[in-house]
Amino acid sequence: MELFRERGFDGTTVADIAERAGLTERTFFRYFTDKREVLFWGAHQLEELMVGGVAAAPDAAAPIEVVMAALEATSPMFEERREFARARQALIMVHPELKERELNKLAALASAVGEALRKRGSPATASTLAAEMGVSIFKMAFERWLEDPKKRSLVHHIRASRRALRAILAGGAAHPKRAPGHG
Amino acid sequence: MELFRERGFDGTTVADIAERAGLTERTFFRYFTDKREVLFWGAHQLEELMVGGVAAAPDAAAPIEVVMAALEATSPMFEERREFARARQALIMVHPELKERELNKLAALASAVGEALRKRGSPATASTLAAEMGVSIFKMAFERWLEDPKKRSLVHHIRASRRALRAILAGGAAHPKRAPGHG
DNA sequence: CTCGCTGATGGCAGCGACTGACGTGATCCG
DNA sequence: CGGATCACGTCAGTCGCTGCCATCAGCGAG
Repeated sequence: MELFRERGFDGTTVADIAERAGLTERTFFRYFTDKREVLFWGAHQLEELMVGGVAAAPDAAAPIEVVMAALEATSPMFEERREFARARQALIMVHPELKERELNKLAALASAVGEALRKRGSPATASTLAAEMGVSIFKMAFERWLEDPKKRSLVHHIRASRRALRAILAGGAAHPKRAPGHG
Repeated sequence: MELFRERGFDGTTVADIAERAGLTERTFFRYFTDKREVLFWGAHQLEELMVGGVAAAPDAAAPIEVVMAALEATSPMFEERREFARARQALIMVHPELKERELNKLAALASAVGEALRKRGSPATASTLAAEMGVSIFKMAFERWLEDPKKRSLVHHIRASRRALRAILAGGAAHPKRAPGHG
């Protein structure tokens, strides 16, 4: 992150990173498949957390509720690191190649969560959809959490996002003069 | 596509592609920013179609309905090319690098549609969400359309997908032994 | 202790994606 | 005809990334 801030992502060579970390370029590529991957070290942890959360949910719950609970359970992973997360996100959003990778990680997350739901016995279709909606909710909530001047919790934004999505998909409200929901 | 089928994506060099097309490698890179990009030539057209469809929608409609109409309007672009689309999709799904690019294109599409909705006067939040949900619906519908043994139309799958997403987000239905509503 | 195995690392050479600088021919236009 | 523009080719170079081999530390067996 230091190097990327100084020279930008493109301006930083893998040799630079390796040197700063006290490694060889060759060794760097043994740990990270990719130059970009170094920015997504935490993605694996997030996935494990979500999958674990899904597996631990009570039997009778509807898939979407299971996913929501798992989402909320990831909150501690971020809550203390808002500033770091903002810097990282800003970097990613500026570089299309990084944004691509980010999208890929989220897709992988959705896939893993879907699988976890299926393992609990939820029907295949509902699992996939609930997982995908969950990730959409997370993405949206995360963005808002990063930029919330009121610094409300990630959990707050997760719940609000779910309500917002539900309202949108229901349709009906054309041009809400008085915005329903978030205010 | 011929080359990719013969030698795989990784096994095909840009020089190969350029030669087959009667060009130089250098010239290839003037047309395509990327080796991958050559597979996403149509994405721009899809985006234009969607944005145009959104702009042309009646004033009073709710954002999600506008998006749905625009989605359905893209159907002719694909309906005749199912087999080609399948081959392309199969190629993409096998290569993570290509999947990444695909996700990126879809995200760009969502962003463009969101913008188009805002230009019509829909509130910012609702625009973004409706666009994102629209793309989710499209993704899902497209997959199912590709693999539908009954070969139902893309429009059919678009409508079905919207219903499915709405049902999921509404929650409640736990383990639907008897699927509620549509089957 | 020494042998041999393994696992982590460095060194090196090489491929292929991608870029910048420059030259050239065709086309258009006053 | 002269000059500008444009599309393309050529060349050289950087960098991401990989395969192959050498080195070295740890470690158990004898």
